[in-house]
Amino acid sequence: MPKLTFFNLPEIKRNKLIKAAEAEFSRVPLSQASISNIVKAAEIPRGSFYQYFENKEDAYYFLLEEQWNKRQDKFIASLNKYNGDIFEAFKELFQLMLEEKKTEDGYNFLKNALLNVTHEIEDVFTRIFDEKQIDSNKLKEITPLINKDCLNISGEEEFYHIIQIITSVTFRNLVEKYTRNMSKEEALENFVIEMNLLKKGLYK
Amino acid sequence: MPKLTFFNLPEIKRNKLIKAAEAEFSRVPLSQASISNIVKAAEIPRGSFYQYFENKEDAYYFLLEEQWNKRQDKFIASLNKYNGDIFEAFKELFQLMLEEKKTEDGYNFLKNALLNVTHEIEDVFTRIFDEKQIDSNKLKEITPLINKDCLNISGEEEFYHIIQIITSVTFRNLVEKYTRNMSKEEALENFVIEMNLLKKGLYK
DNA sequence: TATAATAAATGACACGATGTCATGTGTCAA
DNA sequence: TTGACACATGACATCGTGTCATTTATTATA
Repeated sequence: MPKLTFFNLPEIKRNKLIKAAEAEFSRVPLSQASISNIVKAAEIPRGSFYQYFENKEDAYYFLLEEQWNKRQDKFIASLNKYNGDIFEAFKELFQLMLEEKKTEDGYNFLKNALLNVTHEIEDVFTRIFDEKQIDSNKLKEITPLINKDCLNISGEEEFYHIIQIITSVTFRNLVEKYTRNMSKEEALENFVIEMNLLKKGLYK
Repeated sequence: MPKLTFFNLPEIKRNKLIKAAEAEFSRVPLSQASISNIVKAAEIPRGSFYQYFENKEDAYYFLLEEQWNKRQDKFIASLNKYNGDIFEAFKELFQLMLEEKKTEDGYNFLKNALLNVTHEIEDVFTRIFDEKQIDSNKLKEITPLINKDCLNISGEEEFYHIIQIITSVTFRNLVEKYTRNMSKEEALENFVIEMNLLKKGLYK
């Protein structure tokens, strides 16, 4: 997490810094991003950056979570909309991610994140479902929304694994969209095929 | 790919270099590995490294593929053993990965790879199933081995997606084994639960 | 064998990035 | 007015990368 001084910053200065960092992390993936570029664009001295953040990663994960939180909220809305049908909610989330315009700010940021998902980054994305996370108030918010009646499970244990499976597959579809440079339609088509396979089962 | 000069190297020197690189990539993940450490351990001048490899990544992916090829062969053997039952073959592959001893050379190398899977690294792991890959002679070897009769699919298209799904889930289970520091037994248990869910379908 | 041509080895160097730290500046309470 | 404290600043030590001019070895050719 950013240090206190960061949050105490006058809003204009803080926003300029955030914009600068976003630009850098949109330009290249985390490992190649340079603090030098960020401070240059933000027009702050190098030492100040370390006054606000521990290091590059600290800034990165802060921004990633910020970006992701918006989508989490939309996901919860979708769950409500579809009466707890988790497949429909995931489909809408997937579509939401496809809608991102190449010109929009977040597009390349997200792309760089997805093309370089490590377990750390995936954790940020899937934290919402993680019981062990401190931030599990969101989980408590979500769990009761999900309609388990239509799920082919025997216990709570299996429910957890279903979520795991769906997120893995959704993720892979997103990554593939970017690596294979797929159109929205193509990506969605593949996603739907795989979700249907998941629903009906792979085995005869 | 490493340059020709690398393969022309006397075996002793080449092995020393390989060992040094493996050690470094076992110590830390790719992004933190340093060529300086490698050349120091291998006792070659810095310039020589660039005589043999394009850069750090070149060396890394060469080693990763080398490590992985052995397992691919075992996977094919498993497919034969279980008369093309892809689930059984994946299970045996998964178990094989769990067996790796912490003391063995490859353990930390593999761990660092798995904890930092990007799409690039995942490509190396899943290349065996990739039609578009030049190296698809392996795919041609595998495809006819798989028994499609027990798979709940209508066409070739769906078959591709089944493979995608199974690999995603297998991967996630492996990564989780390392991040959560699970025992062999625990990891396998989770994996089997998820595979059974995949087989029977998630939806009622 | 002598010589030219080609391949490989070498390490100093230019460049750029990171994180730290001593010093400077501003603010606020006593 | 003064001292304490938080924050700002940029020079610097350190380390890592990739290049290149030079040297050394190897191979081909006459």
